Amino acid sequence: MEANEADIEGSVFPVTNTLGALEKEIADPIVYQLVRVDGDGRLVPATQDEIMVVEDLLEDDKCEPKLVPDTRQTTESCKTEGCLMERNPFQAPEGKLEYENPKVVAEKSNASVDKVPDLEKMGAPEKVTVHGSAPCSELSNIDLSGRTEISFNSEDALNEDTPSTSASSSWKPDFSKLEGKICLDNLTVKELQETFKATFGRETSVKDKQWLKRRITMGLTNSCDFSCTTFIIRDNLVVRKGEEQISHPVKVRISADPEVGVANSDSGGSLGDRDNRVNDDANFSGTDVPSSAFESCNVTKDLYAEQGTAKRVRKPTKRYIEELSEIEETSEKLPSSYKVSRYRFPCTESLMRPTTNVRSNARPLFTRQDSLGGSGVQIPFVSRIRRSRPRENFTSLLKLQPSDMDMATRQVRSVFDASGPQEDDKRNNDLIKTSSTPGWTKQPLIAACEKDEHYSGMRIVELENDMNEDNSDDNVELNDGFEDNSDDNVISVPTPKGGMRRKHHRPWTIDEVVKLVEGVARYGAGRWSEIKRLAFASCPYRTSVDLKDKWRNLLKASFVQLPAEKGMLNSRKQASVPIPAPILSRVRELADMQGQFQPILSTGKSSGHSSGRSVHEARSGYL
DNA sequence: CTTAGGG
DNA sequence: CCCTAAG
Repeated sequence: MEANEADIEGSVFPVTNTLGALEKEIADPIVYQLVRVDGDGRLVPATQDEIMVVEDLLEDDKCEPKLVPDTRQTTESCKTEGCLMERNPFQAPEGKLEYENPKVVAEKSNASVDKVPDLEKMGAPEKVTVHGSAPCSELSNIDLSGRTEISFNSEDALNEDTPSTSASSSWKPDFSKLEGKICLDNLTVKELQETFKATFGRETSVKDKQWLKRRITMGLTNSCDFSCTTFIIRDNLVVRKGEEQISHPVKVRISADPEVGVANSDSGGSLGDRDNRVNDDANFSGTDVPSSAFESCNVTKDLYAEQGTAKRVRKPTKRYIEELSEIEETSEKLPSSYKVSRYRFPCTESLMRPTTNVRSNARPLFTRQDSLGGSGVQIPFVSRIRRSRPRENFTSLLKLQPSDMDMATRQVRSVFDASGPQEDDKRNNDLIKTSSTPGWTKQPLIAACEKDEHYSGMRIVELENDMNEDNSDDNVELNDGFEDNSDDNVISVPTPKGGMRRKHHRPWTIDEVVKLVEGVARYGAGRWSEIKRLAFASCPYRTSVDLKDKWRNLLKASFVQLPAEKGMLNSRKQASVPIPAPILSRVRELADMQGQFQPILSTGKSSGHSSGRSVHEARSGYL
């Protein structure tokens, strides 16, 4: 391990003349210099050869390296792709050259070096050092070592570790200045507020220290940047993982203004502009500067381990996914949530899925990070569109019963208006196609309308039906045979999808029931499509499924009522029991025999002789 | 598409 | 009646 070629490790460290990177007014751009870290931690200017090597490597990584110093572009492109470059290319077998992402370094230097709270103001770092000194080096070191821990935990880990660690001690004079940790407890309210601002990118006027601390802590904990830097929060202290007690815990600051950072990352085109570049760097690091994909993975794991309370990662259910997506979908238009999603995305997402194109696409979110179980599970983004038939178009409902419908329409309408008058059309669509969040309110309404409708009108019919079972002639509605022919416009409605959709809950007339029973007796239960075709040819609105369902109900009813058939007869008028006893009896008989030998019946039914005697009896008795 | 079963 | 899963 120590024998290794670690001494050849090279790094490109950004050297900023000004720490004010955050304050965009930096006059001097960041300059990067390729250096080699000696085994003992000394920095040695890179040789021309090394530079070449690096360039090649960069080339390999699809990043245009240009001149060594101009690594910004490299960074840029990498960033946009959500992958940082440390990894393979720089882990050349011998003499690994590690390329330190300038952004990372820069950011951290800004963030951590200064006193946290005063960052904004005091941005002007006195520690303007040239080359490898103070601010930058500190951070870079830190970062380096931290990264080393994680990324190279394999065999290489130790190798890398040695140099970097030593390096930090040697050329980081300012390190001692670090307080070692951020102790939120010791900060004043104002400082906390500053920290809050720095952490969340917005001001807060909250004076409550506890609240502020909690918020900040949470913010830090949830920050991918944070996790990637291998720092953890322990008892309100920000400390480096694994060094909670020992070594120099580092003061960490999670940068600023995520939004800006994100925006910049999207506008990755402004490579030419230096100022932008600088800002970009700062911001970017702010939003997140995690290193490589695999690193963040490891970090995640580590965090779990650290937290102990790690909940098990649960795979979200389909339903869950759908609903979540749906919410995001609808809320995406809202600026705030929009920003939020975007904010999170570039952060972890881009790193987790380097392949995803995060550039300035209209909708870069294909997956989202979800804090499900606090684990940051990847949840695919799906559009929640009804997979099956769309719910009945409410315009169809309008056709149903003019009088009632007016009211219904108004109701529905009002809901729409309430939710937002702007996109009426769109909302209509939503209602039909998807159950969007706002739609939840609409759905019930419609249901109510429907119910109202048939309860007001049809219910009575059914009852009457019941009464007149035999002489249904006087009531047109009773005889569905011709009734529906005349009513078909009301009954079935065309759906956008193409099929004819029948109105909800068409009450079964006894006539239909009889036909059903007969059909079952003739063709056997289960052959619903047959029965439908033959016995219900005149009832287009009854589907085979309906028949089946109805049969099921009949069965249930028959078994319940048979024991007390007499009582049932009396209770015929009890609204809920429209089925005449005789029919139920027959149902039961059929069920009985079919339940017993349905298979036989189905085969022998056609010939009519193979069925059992009891079957024959039953049938003859009632038919 | 049809059937079967759960909701 | 609606929705889905199976065949």
